[in-house]
Amino acid sequence: MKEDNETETRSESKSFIESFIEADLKEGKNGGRIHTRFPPEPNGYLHIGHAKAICLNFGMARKYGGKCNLRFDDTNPVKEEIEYVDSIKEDIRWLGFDWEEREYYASDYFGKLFDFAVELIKKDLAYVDDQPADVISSQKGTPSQPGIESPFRKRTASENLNLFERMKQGEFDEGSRVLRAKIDMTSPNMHMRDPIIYRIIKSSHHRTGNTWIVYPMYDFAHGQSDYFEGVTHSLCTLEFEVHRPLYDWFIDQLKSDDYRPRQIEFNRLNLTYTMMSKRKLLELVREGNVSGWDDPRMPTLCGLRRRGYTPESIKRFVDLIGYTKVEAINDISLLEHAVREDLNLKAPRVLGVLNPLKVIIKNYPRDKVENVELVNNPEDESMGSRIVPFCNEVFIEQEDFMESPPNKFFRLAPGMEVRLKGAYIIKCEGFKKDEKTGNIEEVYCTYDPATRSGEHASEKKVKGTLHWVSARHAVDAEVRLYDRLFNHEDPSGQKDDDYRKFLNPASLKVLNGCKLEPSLKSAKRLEKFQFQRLGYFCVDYDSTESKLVFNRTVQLKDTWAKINK
RNA sequence: UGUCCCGUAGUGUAAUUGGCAACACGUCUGAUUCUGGAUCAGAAGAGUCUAGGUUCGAGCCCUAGCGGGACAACCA
Repeated sequence: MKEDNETETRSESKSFIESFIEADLKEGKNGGRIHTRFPPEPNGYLHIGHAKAICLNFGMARKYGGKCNLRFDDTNPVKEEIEYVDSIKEDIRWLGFDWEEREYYASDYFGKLFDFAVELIKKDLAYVDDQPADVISSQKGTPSQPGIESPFRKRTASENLNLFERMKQGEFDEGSRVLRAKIDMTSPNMHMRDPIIYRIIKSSHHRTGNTWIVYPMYDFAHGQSDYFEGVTHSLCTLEFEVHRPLYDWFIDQLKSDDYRPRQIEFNRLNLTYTMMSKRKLLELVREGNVSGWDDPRMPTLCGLRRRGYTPESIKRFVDLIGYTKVEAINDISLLEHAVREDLNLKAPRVLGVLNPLKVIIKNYPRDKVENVELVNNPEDESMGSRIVPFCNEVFIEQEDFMESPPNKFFRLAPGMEVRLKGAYIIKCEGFKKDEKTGNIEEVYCTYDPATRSGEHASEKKVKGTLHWVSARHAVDAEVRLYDRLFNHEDPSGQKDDDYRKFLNPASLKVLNGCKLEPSLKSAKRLEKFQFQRLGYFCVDYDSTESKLVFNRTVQLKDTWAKINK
């Protein structure tokens, strides 16, 4: 496999899944073959929960020298669209995984599955039921009460064969008949109570068009598809644990030798302050609570990408949380840690002021401009340096000046000195204040010419260093600040409250008139930077040459904010 | 009146598969720093849901409780 070749940081300890796989290998099962698959339904965009499954399936194949298929579980033409197929492929590739030529679809197996259903009928293990959905459902019983048998359960094989064939020919209406496996209506496992395996659907399928009138249910397609593909380890989430006996039952009827896929269930990914339900994410999009599937506040892979997350940071996060059988809820701060860790090494530093406050350096020549050199990334010398213009008027952050500062405020205040990053030490001599609003409008300073960065006399120490931008050279930008989409740790897990109630009204804050250093003018879409002292930012899709737009990926850690609380 | 799964610091995971619990995030110190970032050094924090049992010895095994979750779509 080629996939990606960056060195991946893997935790030393094995997950229970790896232990199972290694035990199977040791036993010599399947001739030492490892084959997994990632089986999404193309009915929505992938989210970070899917990333966990993708990393597992492709990761196990890579680790044990096996293969991983991409298979679309497209058994319900009503919900599935080609748009989703394309986005899913894009997202998997973005994460850095490659299914090579093994792009499969459950719909590839419709013929085989139909034949298998016919086999079951012939073995008297399936029958056509003429009852409507609500009746079938009521006969199913409840988890604590057994079901009762359908009056059509005793139909003869030839009658069933005839009926099923006519269902296929389109002779019957949607919902009028289904094919059911004949298993056990009294089973304590609901999935074994004569599950429906085929239904009539008369809409066009995104791949097979109008070829089929009857479609297999997921439960009838999934396990067999794994079997057809030679999958050795079917890794899926915990909720499919109760389906496993059913899948095994089907494979028992189907298999011709010792080979059978082994299903292993793991915990799904839950993140605090968001939710993973595709249905609810779709609602957020439809109801306009976000701008789309790729809104940077969404937990979707396209949303995270637009937000400025790197594939490496997502894979790292997935690696950190691990795979277990415990239903856990992971702290979003760990995800944020993972991006910071990655971007700290990769993102060039730049100067950008979000809420500008003008500083006038009175003793600096009005017509003078100096080029100061700034290191692009102190973590990586090979990233070089750049030139930034400096003059007598600069912008600093509003919150970096206080008229009467508290203790330990290492920034600018009357009489105090700070260094302007890469330039000079300045001292505050006065300021202009709007007496009505209390707003500080300008700050007046003097600079010490002997303190230019890099020169000998610059040994002078000051407590604080501020980021700044030359007022005469700055480029304007819009900056979008994001906060968590919900203000509840588990917005969709509240019995009595709809998740919409917990939408964070301040999850998006748009700042205009932000001042950035001129080098940013040529920044390209999705390019990532660290705005020094502020956080990591990337260029949004809406950015144009005439109007720069940045998204804040995540803030830098801010111990001052913590002290200040 | 069911079946299945799970229960280890605040959170997420470990524990050579029986030898007195480790790591990451977070938190708190201190050092360092031209980013209150990063880095470095250190600290606090669980005695492993409860009660029995087996054993020289149990987070790991057994039993019973308790707690949490999944399962009743012609969805996947």
